[in-house]
Amino acid sequence: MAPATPSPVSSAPTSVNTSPNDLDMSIDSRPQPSRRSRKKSKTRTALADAAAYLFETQGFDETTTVDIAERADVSQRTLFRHFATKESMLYGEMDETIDELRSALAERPPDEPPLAVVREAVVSLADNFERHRDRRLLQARLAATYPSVSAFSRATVQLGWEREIIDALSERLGVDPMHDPRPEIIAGATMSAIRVATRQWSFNGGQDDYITLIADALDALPALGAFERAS
Amino acid sequence: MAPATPSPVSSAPTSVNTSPNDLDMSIDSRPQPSRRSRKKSKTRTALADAAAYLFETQGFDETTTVDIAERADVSQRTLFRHFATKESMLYGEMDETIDELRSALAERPPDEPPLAVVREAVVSLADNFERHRDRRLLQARLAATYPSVSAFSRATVQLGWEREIIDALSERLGVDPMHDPRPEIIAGATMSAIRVATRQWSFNGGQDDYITLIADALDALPALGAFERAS
DNA sequence: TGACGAATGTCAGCCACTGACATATTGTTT
DNA sequence: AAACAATATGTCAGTGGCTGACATTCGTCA
Repeated sequence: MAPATPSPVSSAPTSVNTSPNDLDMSIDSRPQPSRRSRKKSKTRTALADAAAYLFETQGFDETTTVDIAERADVSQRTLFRHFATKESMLYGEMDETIDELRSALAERPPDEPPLAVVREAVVSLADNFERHRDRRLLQARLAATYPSVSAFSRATVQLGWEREIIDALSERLGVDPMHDPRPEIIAGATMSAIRVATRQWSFNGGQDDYITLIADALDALPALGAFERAS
Repeated sequence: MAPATPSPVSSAPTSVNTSPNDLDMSIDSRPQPSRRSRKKSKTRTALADAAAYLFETQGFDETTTVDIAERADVSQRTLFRHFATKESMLYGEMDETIDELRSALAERPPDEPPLAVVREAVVSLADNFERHRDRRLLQARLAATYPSVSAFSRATVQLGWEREIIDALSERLGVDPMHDPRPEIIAGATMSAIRVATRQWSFNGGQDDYITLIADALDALPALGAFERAS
């Protein structure tokens, strides 16, 4: 029952989202985020890696949280101190990605039209997607197989993305998203486009260029009104 | 512990989705769907009513499935023979509604443009919404409060609607929804519009005209490309 | 009426997830 | 360095949604 085969425990200090006063806290020049923080990230990474490996090899439903905890050599209780749900172990990069999405949206020129803002911001996440390529492929594969994973993706991940898009667009355009449906419609349409692109990409084993697929799907947005039957 | 206060067990023979050869099976003129089927629907209705009452009065998370079963005077095991999940008890009309959506989509003229097809089909569900008005208000209220309800709505109910829209549009337009993202984008945008409208409606206690809110939100779809900052 | 099948009850159990408390490890202060 | 505070982890017992297996009751139909 020891961590054996893959899972090199690469220990890239992934963001830890639990207690507030973590990480650096010193100023400038690689602040070396305290031994405690490093250990914590290490545990978190070990858990996420163990989960990914077991999901990959056994399937999602077939893997219990006790399995994962044992493979990461921690207690089940500790697992649930790092991850709120079993599903969230598969989406450990979500917070980081959403932060990047928020920044990307904020950096767009103030007069850019909404659809372009979203398109360019999403496309600018290319290196994020590249960084988490394997994880994203696994997520897509599992979401296609396990309803609980698909549900989590829709109800948590995609909801998170939508919130950022709605916030950015409604502020940028000075409208109240409670009464003007357009920001949320654009957000929903965007997530649909990304979903289709991701499905295609995953279905082809990740061979196509992911960002191109996404960009092409997003380019369908402005012309929806002209979508007609091919006569 | 007895079913006392409201819950009139109205026994409208709601569709029962379990075994195939149920309901009428005779032909024409009020076929009186067999005592067994009637009892089954009655149990199902009693369960849904008990659930709605308890969700309403105590909250969703605060109600256990044992509570619901006791109030409907059946065993917990029987509850789970009628409803796959606790959440689905709140959305008992879903299958019926999706059937109506499918019909409404199919009845649209073949040359109507996609956005109009969806808009008119959804608007034609007005009487369905009216029929299930109270339930819909409860759903909206609970979805705003309980993440598990919101998650179910997004991951199951809205997914079901989207599937119908995607199927209808892709067939109607002769495109492959795996490669042409437009049907899914329209479906996603549509569900976003309905979500916003429902939120507004629920927020105002159901005073506004629900269908008008939905129609207005859907009317924003064709002009998304022209959505600009008000200068 | 008797036989068959469907709906229900009972019971035991799995598993995701949580609260409470004890312990250990790390960071900080004097 | 010793004492203290903070925090990460372990242990344990429990809740609650949900399921399989088996027995029993009830409706249907010949």
